[in-house]
Amino acid sequence: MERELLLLGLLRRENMHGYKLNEFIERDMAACMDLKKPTAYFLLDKMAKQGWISMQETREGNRPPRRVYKVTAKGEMEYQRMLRQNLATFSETKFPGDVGLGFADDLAPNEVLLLLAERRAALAARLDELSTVPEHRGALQLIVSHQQFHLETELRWLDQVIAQFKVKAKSS
Amino acid sequence: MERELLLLGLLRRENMHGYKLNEFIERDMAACMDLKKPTAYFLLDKMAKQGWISMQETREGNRPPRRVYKVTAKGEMEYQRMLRQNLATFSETKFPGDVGLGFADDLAPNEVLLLLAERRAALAARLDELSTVPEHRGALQLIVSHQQFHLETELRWLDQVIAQFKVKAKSS
DNA sequence: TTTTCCATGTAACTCGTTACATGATTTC
DNA sequence: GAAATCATGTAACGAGTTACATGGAAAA
Repeated sequence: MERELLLLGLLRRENMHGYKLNEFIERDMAACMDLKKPTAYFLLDKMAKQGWISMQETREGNRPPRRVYKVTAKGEMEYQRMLRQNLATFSETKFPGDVGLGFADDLAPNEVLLLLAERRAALAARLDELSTVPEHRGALQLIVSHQQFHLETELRWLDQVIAQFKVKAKSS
Repeated sequence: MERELLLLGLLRRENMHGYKLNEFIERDMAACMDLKKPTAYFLLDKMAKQGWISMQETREGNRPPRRVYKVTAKGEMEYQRMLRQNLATFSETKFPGDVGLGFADDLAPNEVLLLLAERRAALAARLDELSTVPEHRGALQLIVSHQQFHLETELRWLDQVIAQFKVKAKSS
């Protein structure tokens, strides 16, 4: 549902064809949203069938024709509905990496430390990568800064976990 | 993959039948892991076919027969492999709720505040609920405390966002 | 001239969920 | 006698991904 919301939200700002949308999402939203190309095309088709968006084919010279979408009145209503619902809802987060942590006692503390160092490096790299993302205007920037905030706290938490295992490693 | 890891990790501690496993996961892991019953049964079947676990049917009185699983030598190797991989890997987190936030400018600040208040209440309730979860022994407790830590920081972040919109609401 | 870019998709597949099915047994 | 618990699953569905397909135009 947040995928439709994203597409409508972007189309509302500027009528676009699928390729351009995909490009924008890949380039500027990669940090926070993963929406693959075929999924985007599929959703555009679906929303067009539902009458949320209308499509017009344009062609420039001999280039492949573009299907430019724009949000209809019905789509606008759906957008507002989904946006309000999304804002009012808290959706929980799962951490797949926690499962391993839960069983970390099954390995020697020293090996856990080595493995967690690897994890930490990946997390730090991700955080670093995020700082190179260009600024967005308005509220879109909130998404990036949330990611940043989250990764920073995750890093702090991981360091605290690592410290715990360091203690265990010493006493063994 | 973390689902298999979870099942193997639990079975390694104590041989169990599917029902008991599901019960444990529902009761004690609900906070952090959602693994539905049919999925668990399916994965147990799959892992048995792969030779990671062996099954023995037992029956007590006239009760429905139990299929008790235990981890094989091969399963133990897989477990160790997956555990190490999981510990060394950092997996990113997506926040579906951020999409709406990114488009929050499309609504009046006062309405955004109302909606975010709802979201905040749900988040606070979740955090409250989590504090009633019984303590786990050993590293398993890490999972719960991570959730707690994460929800607390999320709450702080959300409050900061709300504060931003309060400023906007005043100046309009 | 070969690669990359523009622009669209389809088909097959995986993973997981929901809803349903079964049947005995203890509890209310 | 009805409802919840024990114990196992199957079948159908949905959402999303990967890999593949197409074909012209611009850039290297």
